[in-house]
Amino acid sequence: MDKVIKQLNPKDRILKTVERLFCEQGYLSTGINQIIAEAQVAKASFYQHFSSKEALILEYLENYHNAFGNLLKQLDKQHQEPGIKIEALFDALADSVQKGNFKGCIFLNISAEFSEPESKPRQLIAQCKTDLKEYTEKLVLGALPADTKPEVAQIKATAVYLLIEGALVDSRIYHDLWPFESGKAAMRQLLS
Amino acid sequence: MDKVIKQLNPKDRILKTVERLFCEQGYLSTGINQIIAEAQVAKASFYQHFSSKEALILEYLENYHNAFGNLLKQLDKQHQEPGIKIEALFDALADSVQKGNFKGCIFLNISAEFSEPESKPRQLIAQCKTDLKEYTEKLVLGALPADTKPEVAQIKATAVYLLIEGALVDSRIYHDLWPFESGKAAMRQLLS
Amino acid sequence: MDKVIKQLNPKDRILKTVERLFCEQGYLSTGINQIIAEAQVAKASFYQHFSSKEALILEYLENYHNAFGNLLKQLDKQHQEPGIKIEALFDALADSVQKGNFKGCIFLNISAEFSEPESKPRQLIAQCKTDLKEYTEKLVLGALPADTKPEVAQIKATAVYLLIEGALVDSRIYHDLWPFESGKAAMRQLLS
Amino acid sequence: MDKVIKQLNPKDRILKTVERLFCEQGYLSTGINQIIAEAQVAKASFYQHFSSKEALILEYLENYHNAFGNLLKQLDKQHQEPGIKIEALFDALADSVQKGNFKGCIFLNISAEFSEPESKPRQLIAQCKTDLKEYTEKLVLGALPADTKPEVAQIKATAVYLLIEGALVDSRIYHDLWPFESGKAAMRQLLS
DNA sequence: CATGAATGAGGGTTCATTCAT
DNA sequence: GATGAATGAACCCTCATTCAT
Repeated sequence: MDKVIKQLNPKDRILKTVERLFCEQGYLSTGINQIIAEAQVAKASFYQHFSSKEALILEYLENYHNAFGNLLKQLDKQHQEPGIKIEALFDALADSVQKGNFKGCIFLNISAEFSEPESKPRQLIAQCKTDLKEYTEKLVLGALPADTKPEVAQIKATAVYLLIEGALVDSRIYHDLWPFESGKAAMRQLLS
Repeated sequence: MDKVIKQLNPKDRILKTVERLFCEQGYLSTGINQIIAEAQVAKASFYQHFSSKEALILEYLENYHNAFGNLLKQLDKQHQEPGIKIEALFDALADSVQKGNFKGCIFLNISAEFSEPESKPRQLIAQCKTDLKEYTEKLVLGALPADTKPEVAQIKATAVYLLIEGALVDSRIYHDLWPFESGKAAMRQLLS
Repeated sequence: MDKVIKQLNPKDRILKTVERLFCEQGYLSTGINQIIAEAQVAKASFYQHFSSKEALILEYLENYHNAFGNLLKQLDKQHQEPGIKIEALFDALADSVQKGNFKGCIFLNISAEFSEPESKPRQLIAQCKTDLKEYTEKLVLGALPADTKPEVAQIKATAVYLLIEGALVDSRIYHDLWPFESGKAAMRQLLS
Repeated sequence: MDKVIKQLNPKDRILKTVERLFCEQGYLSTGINQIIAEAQVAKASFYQHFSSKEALILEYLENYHNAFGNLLKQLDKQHQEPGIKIEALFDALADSVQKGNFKGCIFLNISAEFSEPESKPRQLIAQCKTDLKEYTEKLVLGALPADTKPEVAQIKATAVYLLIEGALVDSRIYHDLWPFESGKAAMRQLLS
């Protein structure tokens, strides 16, 4: 484990470490001291790479945002039918929540720790959510029967996105995957 | 303002103060020093009434839980038709989010600040959400056409709850009420 | 237990309680809150009977001083021969140390918690020790062979007192009675 | 004075300061705030070097233990005859007590402030005392006439140690050196 | 006489950050 | 580029004491 960490340069060691810590403990509960201790990096080295703790979470969120974008692209490539893609999206999110030990959605969690809506972390998180919303809506609009009325189609598209959001938070609340299963079932209802 | 606060006893002054601060800033970002300063209470007085900061948030959450239960009861009494009651539920939640300056759902926000799922605050929050879920599902089951298949009915009932949860978090993310409007429109689709 | 305490009046409940607590934990580590909680007395009642924490320990030390004086008188009455009385003194002190769970000498322990030599507690403690010293020396002078040179007799008398003091502190250090046994053996050597 | 302190690094400034404060006031009565104020060190600097207040007293006691061990070695080298070495031991201890303004024995004083016999400070103190006991007994056994019976020799050896312990505590009680003088006289009696 | 609420001062500890090397 | 020492501000909590009732 240590050796694995040591193969990376200090900056990546830090990012790799907070990937775990921010998920497990949140932003505020994770102190600089713990970060540098677990990343095996000197304190001053930390500040050489990140001007502040907030700069760190920004870079972390950007990386996470990119990774999430890539995940969506990958999911998009793996299947043809929009309906299947939506199923795959639910499955992928449920899977990541389960692997993350039911912490729910990192973006939503971190959003709760920043009270200023205009702060950069909050803006980044909003951007992320917008990406997910647009992707989800695009898929839903593609998956609906061709004769669906445009107003109804839009309602259903946004509904599926909200179901996903609800499933993400509630998987944390209930420490369970049922919100994803229920969300998926509801999504099928809306698409049928 | 100060005079208003001073009319209450110290314990209520504290509870009144954190009602605002926990909503605005969250739990971790709100220090004891700020609480006692704004409540105009001596530090030792704080600990006369609350054995710890966690004891405070527990009492705060319990109060909030009760108030929320009362809100649901009131909503239930004000209307007859289940369908109308659901509309009223969406409206009431949207209204409270707006009045709270788009902080979203206090329960969900505070849940994000406690990493231990077994911690008492998290358990209380889960109980609150269960209450909301059961009330919502009961209403939906009552509002659906009588000939709805039971499996479908249950899916739709849980779906409406998840839409509410999604609307609550996303009203914070987007600092807007559109998630409630979209959620409500989707709910109508499901009930029709 | 509680009923036993409740049979006493508040003031005696407090004194009875600190008799135990000051012995077990010392003076500084025993807070007013713990005292009133275990004595089942209201905080203001405490200050009705004792003007301060220091006033409490003074009264406690005075009581202890008296009790110790009575112990010496009782020992003195129980035997005839000075040599036997000295043996009984060692035995009684060893016994009380053992019963007190090897906390050593309360007087010496409390002395260590007051840095001002002129403070009242320290003066009271010194008085207590003087009483013990005088009693011990009187016994030794009475127990020595009649032809002992006065200078030597005085040396031996004080020596036995110092052996007792050493045994008292070291029974705490080593959590054992050997210092009393060794002290007693040495005393016999000096008296022979 | 300040300049003298400032020549040392923060850690040594702290140790130098508590050397004085723990002796003058004891452990419990000496707060971190006073320590850092007099050592002219930031509070966080304190915790960079000592993980807690107890860690500080442990390091302090270890240093003191070492210094005491060195004192014994030095005394041992300075003289040839065991009898003279014992006299020197009494003199050295009396001297240190006088220089410390009659606070008695730091080890014994601090022992009185820790109620748990198994606590690390108490264990360290017991080790110190064992060192003194063994050194003293070795000297006494060497100084006694060759024809002394082994049982008697051992009794006298331990007796001299107890006399020292008694002298140490009583020099604090009486704020005087007479316990050392009396102890020394008694020791001579036992050795003759 | 007895009480619980309220207090100011201080307890020990940790925070994110900067500095000299 | 990398380091560990040093920092001021803030953390949560407890102390012995006083007050109104």
